Amino acid sequence: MAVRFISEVKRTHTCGELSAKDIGKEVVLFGWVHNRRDHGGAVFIDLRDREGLTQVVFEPGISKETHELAGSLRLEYCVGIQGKVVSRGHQVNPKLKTGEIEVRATELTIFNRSEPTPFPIEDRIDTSEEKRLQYRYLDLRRAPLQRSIIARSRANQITRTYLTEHGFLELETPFMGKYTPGGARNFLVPSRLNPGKFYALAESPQLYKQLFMVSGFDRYFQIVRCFRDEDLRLDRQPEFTQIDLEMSFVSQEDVFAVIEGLIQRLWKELLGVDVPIPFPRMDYDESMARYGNDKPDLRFGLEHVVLTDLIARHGEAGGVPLMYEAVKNKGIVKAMVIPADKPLSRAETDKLEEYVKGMGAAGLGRAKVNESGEWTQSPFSKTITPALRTAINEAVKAKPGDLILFQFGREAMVHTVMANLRVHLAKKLGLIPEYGSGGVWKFLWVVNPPLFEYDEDAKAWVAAHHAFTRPHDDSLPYLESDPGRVKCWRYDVVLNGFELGGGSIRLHDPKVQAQVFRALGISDEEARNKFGFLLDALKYGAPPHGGIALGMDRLVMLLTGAESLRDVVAFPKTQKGTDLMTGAPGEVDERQLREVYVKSTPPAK
RNA sequence: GGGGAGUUAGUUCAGCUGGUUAGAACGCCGGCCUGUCACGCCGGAGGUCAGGGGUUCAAGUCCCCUACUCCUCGCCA
Repeated sequence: MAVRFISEVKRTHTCGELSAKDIGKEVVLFGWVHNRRDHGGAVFIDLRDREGLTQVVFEPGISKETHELAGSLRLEYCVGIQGKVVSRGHQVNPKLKTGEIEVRATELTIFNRSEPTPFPIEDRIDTSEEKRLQYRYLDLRRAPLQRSIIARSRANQITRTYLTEHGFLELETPFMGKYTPGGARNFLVPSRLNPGKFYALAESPQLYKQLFMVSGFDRYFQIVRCFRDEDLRLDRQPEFTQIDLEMSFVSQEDVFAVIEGLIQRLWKELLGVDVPIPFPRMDYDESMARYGNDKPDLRFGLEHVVLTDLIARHGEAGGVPLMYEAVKNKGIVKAMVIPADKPLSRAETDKLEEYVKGMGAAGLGRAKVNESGEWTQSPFSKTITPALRTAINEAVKAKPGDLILFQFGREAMVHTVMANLRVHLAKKLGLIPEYGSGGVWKFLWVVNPPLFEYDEDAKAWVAAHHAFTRPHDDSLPYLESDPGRVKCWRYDVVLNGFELGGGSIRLHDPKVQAQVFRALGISDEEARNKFGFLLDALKYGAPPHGGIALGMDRLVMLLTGAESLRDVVAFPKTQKGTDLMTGAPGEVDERQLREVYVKSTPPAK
């Protein structure tokens, strides 16, 4: 007379909660067979659910029938058991939370058998990502992924609670909107009802949330999916989630305070870590100079030193023609010091050179500093003047035994190469772990960036963020005369070298807006065409407003120490944007295409 | 679009300067086992060496192309 699990006998506990104080209780557990140890006589299984593991023992003396059935159990069978919690006596398993007890089973039912899984369901990942993504539902059974996904759920919960407490309304915006130029490439959705026309999937709710401010909702937030058809990276997915918010009647500092409070709460509740606030602030220009990008990892030094002016001052006479040439061509020169106590072998430096060449560098200049400050192992040592050498040594604060690395040429290239080199070296030298925080959380606001960037290809100024960012008042005179000098109320929040989020105070003055468009070379007509509805909206008493969006996926990735963004997304895409489990994107038949008035012309092989 | 790494049993890997029948561990199947917790012992099955082409007396190994996965520059907040 087997018990009827589920319909009559309900689960009493999870596999992670039984302990010595439950000894003697009659319990029912449901879960998966995580491991089995069959001694012929006694059969042990570790039963797993999302909360943990509990050892279950089947003995012929307790129930011959149940024990026999237990002998047929295999890994990942889904089962229910009933039995009594007993002490393990002195045979405690200290590795398990439930290791003081075990359940002596009287009843067992096999809900479903399992074929041998294509890879083992265990904590350690040593299966190719390809296999893991193909059988994502099995990969998600693994404890580290379960922890990430559960942490993500809690982060969502905490965010909603916090923002609601702070007067924010959770409002929804359309995914399918009108294509607007600029920014990321959009995914397009053909319209069956409007032949030849397309929706664009929202790359962010940017414009809608500003319209909410115009409507007077005052404080908006949304945990929202965004879509961008760009190349992927370790920390980028084509669809990703943002904690998006917008506030009326605020300064930059007001936005910072809300975000700092949210992050503080998330870190406290999820990790028990006290994050000090306010976060430090750093000027964009300073970040570029010292770290080569606008998302510096402040957990370690290896800062850059800009030598451009120094090289220019010494000119041709300095004896380093390559560097001088770079400066003459409007390039820059940067250096970085590898301290003497972290020596690199010749082979290792050669490898670094290969590494930087992969990013577009022509090479990697180096100089080893000896006791008297002279340079060895350096292509510059023969020709450089002692004066310039001394000046550089001083500028980079080089000590005997240090290795100076140089990079010079086009500004963007030098920054990129040096920024990546800095992080690469930090990992190599053991200053930071390969991934994860190492328990160190360095938050930072990067502020006061330029409003415009010069697009070399288009030979024109383009908006660095978007065209609705408010310039600093004292920059207004340069809007037309010297656009590169215009700073703006834009900000990024950075954690350990990752951009967690960014936003801006928006432009709500139509006059200044018109000036910005002019600087961008956008005609009134063009502006009207592209952003007409927003420009119109700003005419009807739009409040001053600003906002920010945090990358939820990245936030959880950093919070949980995950190696990749893919580990905190339940069903992620590969680097080519495919889903190895479902096979998306897939082909559709001719009839479906005709229905939406689309003709497909893939490139010939 | 560019650069780099990789692809060998179900899984993780080994396979040297090209040379007989491609190995190991785990998993799987069969048998034994009442205190294991990486259980143990005995036996067994399991391979399109990613795909295609080439060089060679002979290719997992050398060359070329393609596909896929990952990292990265460009791109993208």
